[in-house]
Amino acid sequence: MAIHDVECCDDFEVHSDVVQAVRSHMPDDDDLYDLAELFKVFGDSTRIRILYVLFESELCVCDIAQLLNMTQSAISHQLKILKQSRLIKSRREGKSVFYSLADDHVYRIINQGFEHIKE
Amino acid sequence: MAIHDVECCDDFEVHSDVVQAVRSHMPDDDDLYDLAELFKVFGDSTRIRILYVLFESELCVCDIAQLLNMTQSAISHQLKILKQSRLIKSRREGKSVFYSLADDHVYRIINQGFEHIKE
DNA sequence: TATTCATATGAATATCTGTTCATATGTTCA
DNA sequence: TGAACATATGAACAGATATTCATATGAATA
Repeated sequence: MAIHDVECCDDFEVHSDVVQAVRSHMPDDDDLYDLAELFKVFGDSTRIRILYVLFESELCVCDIAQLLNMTQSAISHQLKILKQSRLIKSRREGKSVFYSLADDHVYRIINQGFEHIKE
Repeated sequence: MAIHDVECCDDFEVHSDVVQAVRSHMPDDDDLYDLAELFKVFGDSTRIRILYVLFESELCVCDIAQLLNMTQSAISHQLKILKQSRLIKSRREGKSVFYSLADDHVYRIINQGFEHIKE
């Protein structure tokens, strides 16, 4: 049976070769959920900007707040989300807490995204 | 002046070397906004799952709806968003409309994401 | 042309999310 | 210890968003 030599959208479709193939190659629902959650973290311009300023150097909360012209509280809330997603890590130095990128996955993911929007 | 040999969080901080360096390396706000918008599209498990089923083969709307066990309307709404972001393309064949991935950026972006969650 | 099938779409709704505000926690230093 | 500074956090509110429902559009066929 050729790839699309099937009636589309009747109930038999569920048993076609293509649909069966798709089913067998799908990752676990949990993984797909986690993946969406990860991209959701990148899907906010405040968090993207935070990640970008951390590309250059580790920074403390108030530095980031000043750079992005936002309140300390707003930044702190977003840093928490970024940290929970293991995209950034923190280090306390006296009263300040310095944040930095957790690893270079952040780099790669953002760069791939950039390539897409630059078409 | 050493990297962190500056008083953190007073107003002079804005003029420090590091902060100046960060400022000069930031992309345009428009690009950062677009980037966040792109990741926002990936940040929904329905859309992620749609992209995944399209990895295997082009599919029509009702096929996708059946595979994901969702209504045709819900899928159609999400396909519109994916298409507006140029992540998928469509082709009409009679009554059906077949959707497929626009290019391999989708692949790469999702794979980078997967690497992160699989640590 | 009328009917049926496949898809698209607008409005409504419920849920989610980011920021603000007030305040708590934690650290340094006098 | 107490004051000042840096950060974290909970509650509340406003804005965004995914799904549902009803219906419109578009295409094939009898």
